[in-house]
Amino acid sequence: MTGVNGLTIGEVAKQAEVNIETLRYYERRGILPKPPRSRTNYRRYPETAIQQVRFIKRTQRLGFSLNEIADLLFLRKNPQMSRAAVKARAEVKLEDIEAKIQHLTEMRDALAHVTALCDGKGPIDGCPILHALEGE
Amino acid sequence: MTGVNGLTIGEVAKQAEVNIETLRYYERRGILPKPPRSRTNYRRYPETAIQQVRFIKRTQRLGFSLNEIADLLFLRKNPQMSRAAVKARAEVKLEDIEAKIQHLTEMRDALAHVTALCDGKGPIDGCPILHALEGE
DNA sequence: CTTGACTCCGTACCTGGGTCCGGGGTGTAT
DNA sequence: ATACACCCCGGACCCAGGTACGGAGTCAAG
Repeated sequence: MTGVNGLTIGEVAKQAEVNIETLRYYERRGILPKPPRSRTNYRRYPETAIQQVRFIKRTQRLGFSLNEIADLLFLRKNPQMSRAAVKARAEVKLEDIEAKIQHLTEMRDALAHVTALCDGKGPIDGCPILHALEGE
Repeated sequence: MTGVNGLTIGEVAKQAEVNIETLRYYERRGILPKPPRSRTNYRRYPETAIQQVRFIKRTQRLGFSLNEIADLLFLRKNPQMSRAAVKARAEVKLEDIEAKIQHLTEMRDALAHVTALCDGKGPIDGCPILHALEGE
């Protein structure tokens, strides 16, 4: 069964390092295409499904919600759109990403600043990190 | 009632710019100390509560979960813990954030590259953005 | 042809971080 | 003393993103 007929859900789950339930969940959410079914109604995934799931997971780790990912995938999925529409979507996402980088960079700078105050020695009393977080 | 007797939950909520429910929620979660109660069972917060709530919110904005914040607060409460422990947690978070920035930057560059391929004109057929996304 | 692993589906449940509801008691200004 | 804002509590609800459950069908090996 494994092989030319396609991958079972369990095989995809294993390869993509997610739960089987997660794959079904993604399918319900419409972010993973419904795969063809075997005569006995088993899902038969193409090899590319693994990459698709990994893409989702990676993108999620970057701070995109499943809705935003759906939106990204919409670019690929919707052939009625003109190139201009595709490009517009891509540009919006680009701005999203840049905003996220901006936000994370601010967080990083604030945290780095605070961390640098502390030499890691001494008792917690008067810890400059906690002190900084407590103050304004 | 306002004044020397302590702040009401509503006053704290307003000053700290959170919902009253959030304060009760934090109390349930054990990340905000239970304040003393008036004879009629109203919470009577010390002035410091406002700073404590702001601490939570600020730390949350730096990417810490409420559990992680509870953890930091626990350290502070236990003087046998060292500054090193606090610093270690801050550094782990810092690395998390830096990794995210790194990945987002890669994604931004990839997406910028792909969007630059497209002049936004013409039919969907052969749209260079879609083409690039399909190749993963 | 039985056994054990795998799959199906629908529904229920979980964590995180809140937010709202409703039926009560309280505080105070008029 | 009455109106109105404020507070109490428990529990329900929300969204996101899954995870688990359980009864039934299927597959591959021995």
